[in-house]
Amino acid sequence: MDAYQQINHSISRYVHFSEQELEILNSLLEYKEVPKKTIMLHEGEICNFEAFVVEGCLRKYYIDDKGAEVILQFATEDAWVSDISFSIYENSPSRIFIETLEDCKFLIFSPESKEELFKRAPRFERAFRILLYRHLTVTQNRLFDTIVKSATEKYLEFLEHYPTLPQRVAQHYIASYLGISPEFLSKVRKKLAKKQ
Amino acid sequence: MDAYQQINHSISRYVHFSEQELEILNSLLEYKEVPKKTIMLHEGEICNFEAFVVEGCLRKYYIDDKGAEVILQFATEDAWVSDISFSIYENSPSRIFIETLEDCKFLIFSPESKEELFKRAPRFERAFRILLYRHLTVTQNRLFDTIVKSATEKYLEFLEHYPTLPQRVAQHYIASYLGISPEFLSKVRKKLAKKQ
DNA sequence: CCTGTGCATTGAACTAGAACAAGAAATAAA
DNA sequence: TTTATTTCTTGTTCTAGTTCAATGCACAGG
Repeated sequence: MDAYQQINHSISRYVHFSEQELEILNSLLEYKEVPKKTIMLHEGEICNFEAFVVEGCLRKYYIDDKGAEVILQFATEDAWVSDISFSIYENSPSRIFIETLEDCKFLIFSPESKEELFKRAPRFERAFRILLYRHLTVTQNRLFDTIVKSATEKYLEFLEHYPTLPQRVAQHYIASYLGISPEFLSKVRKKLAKKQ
Repeated sequence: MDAYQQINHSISRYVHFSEQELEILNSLLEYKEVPKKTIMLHEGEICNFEAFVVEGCLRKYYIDDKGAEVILQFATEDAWVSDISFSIYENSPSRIFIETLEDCKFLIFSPESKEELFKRAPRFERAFRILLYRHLTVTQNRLFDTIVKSATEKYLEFLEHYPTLPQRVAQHYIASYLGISPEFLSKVRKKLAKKQ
């Protein structure tokens, strides 16, 4: 399956589109490969892309005033990455970083090509609105989990959600995502392994 | 200022609308008053409204398997409340509760009237998309704060963001929002008061 | 006016997780 | 293959925050 087939399949999960509509979509996307460990968006920059992940893995993270780094999101195959804050509309600089963790293949929107898509095939508005709602739901659930769950529970939840990630990314990134120290994650994993 | 003037003013902060457009908006909204301590949405129900808060205060919360209650959001004047999860599109039951904490006045959309609005005045799509991005940004920042900040820092941050809420809602609700125990919030406040 | 019921405060004992330090593995580089 | 760099593990000490229990406080209902 090539990249364009993949995005067509992915987007059709929420709304059904005609051949013509999908062709418009595909004509407006730019294919791009990015090597691992590339920072695609630095804090302070304005994010001018919205990328569909064809292959690879990325992390999106903040750095706070004390230098603490916190991973907000991992993105893998079939996910979208961007600074989804409203910075795109306000044109305000981003507070986040986006970095590839593996060699990546993308299909990319510029803000203009996305507007163009909505103009030429307005039914995509709906699909992207649904994606946005989904993203919000996921973030909200994660907020909830972060507040109420213990480190062990959060890790188990993470494994259910992203079963392959522990094999793909360094463990201290997962710790950062879960909001616990890498040392403590190691201890949690040891305790879980013993129980099995 | 009456309720309709208020919503017109509020929505015009992001996109400018003509008189005609605002009239269409107003004609599709239903005015409603709800007494305090009313649960407007129970877990398991399908949320069939999107409410603009003209006056009053509400909380939106989850209950987890152990019975722990966590407040995800306070909504006051000029905010929108709904189950913003994609349940509206999926028609899946909600996991959250929405409850008034004071007597409230609303302007309310049903899913149909909102669709109707977009049909008759499509430029509102943009305004609501911006609102959604804003909401996502706020949730994401809150997630970040929850992970990296201490209880004291989170409370100070809360005060900056919602300076009037401590006078309006019970303190244990604020504790629940911050993800700390009510006893500990009391101690945090005491320590802060001493410093002044 | 009393009285119950829920809320805030305070203190004491306890615990999940952090911070620090030092070694062991693993990966990359040379 | 050896060396260097990064990541993971393990133990120890320390702290922010929880849990439990008791007391005081406020205001709603009779």
